[in-house]
Amino acid sequence: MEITITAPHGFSFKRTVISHGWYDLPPFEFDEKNWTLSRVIDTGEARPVTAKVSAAGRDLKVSLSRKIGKRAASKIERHVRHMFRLDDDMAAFYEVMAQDSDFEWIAKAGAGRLLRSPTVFEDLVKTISTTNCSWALTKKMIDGLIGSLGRRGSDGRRDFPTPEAMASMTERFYRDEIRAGYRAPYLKELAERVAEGSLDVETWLGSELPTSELKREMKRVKGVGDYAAENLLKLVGRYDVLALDSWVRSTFARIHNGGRASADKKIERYYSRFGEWRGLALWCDMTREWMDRDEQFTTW
DNA sequence: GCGTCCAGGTCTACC
DNA sequence: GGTAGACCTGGACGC
Repeated sequence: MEITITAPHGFSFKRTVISHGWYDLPPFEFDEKNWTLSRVIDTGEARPVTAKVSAAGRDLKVSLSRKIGKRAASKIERHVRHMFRLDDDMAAFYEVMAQDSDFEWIAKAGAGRLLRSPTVFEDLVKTISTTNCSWALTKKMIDGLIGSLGRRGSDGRRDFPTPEAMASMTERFYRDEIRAGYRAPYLKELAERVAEGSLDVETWLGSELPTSELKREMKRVKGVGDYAAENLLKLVGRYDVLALDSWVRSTFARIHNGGRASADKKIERYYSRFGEWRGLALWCDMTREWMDRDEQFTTW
């Protein structure tokens, strides 16, 4: 079964897929050869379904692992639109970028849509799992969570675990099985708070709080510090934060400072001209070469 | 194979 | 508000 989803003008499937590391973390599965991104999606039915997303001209083609009903199909479309940020209005961002010769490539390339998970909860758990460790360890933790707790779909692949499933496990499980180390109590506590309803992280998506207050709220979650909160802010559509980590600092040093380490203040000054878009401008700047290496520097 | 060092953000205690 | 040290893992390195 297939669904076609209309993408906005200027949307780049490839740029969005590899906009950051999420495509490399399950339940996302990236097929580099055929340029497809698939993942298990919970439609609220007995079994989750696997959706394989690819570009079809300017639109998106979603191939499903089994036949589903109208309601489930509409849920899949909603999730795909959310993950690929198809409803984000990029016009204002592109207009600002077009004023600067070093950044005008962004609109032409259709960059700036950051891939995200179907839920803020999944993005939050993944973000905590990226902090203070190598990417290999992050993958190991997420692999472990999904392999142990993810609901199996019709084709045997697993979805990201629900807060309830994560809350039901012990701290020892996170420490010994997931290898989450000192993050173990944080993951357990987060899952419990979300499962019992005392913390609703999905509301961060439409929050009307100023960014600084929303960031403060995010940092009340154990394991979420400045970097994690700012990374998450970008995923919920706030770009007036930079989310500086070691990779961004070293990349900035290489690209803009002759290889010498830069003070955070200098990085902040460099992107301050982009105002509310500075975080997204920074990220596009840092990742520009991810696709320059290939031939795919066109919008489609 | 073993021990040591280091990188990677966040938390807590302290000033 | 700022800072130091602990937290924990895995990889790199030397022996």
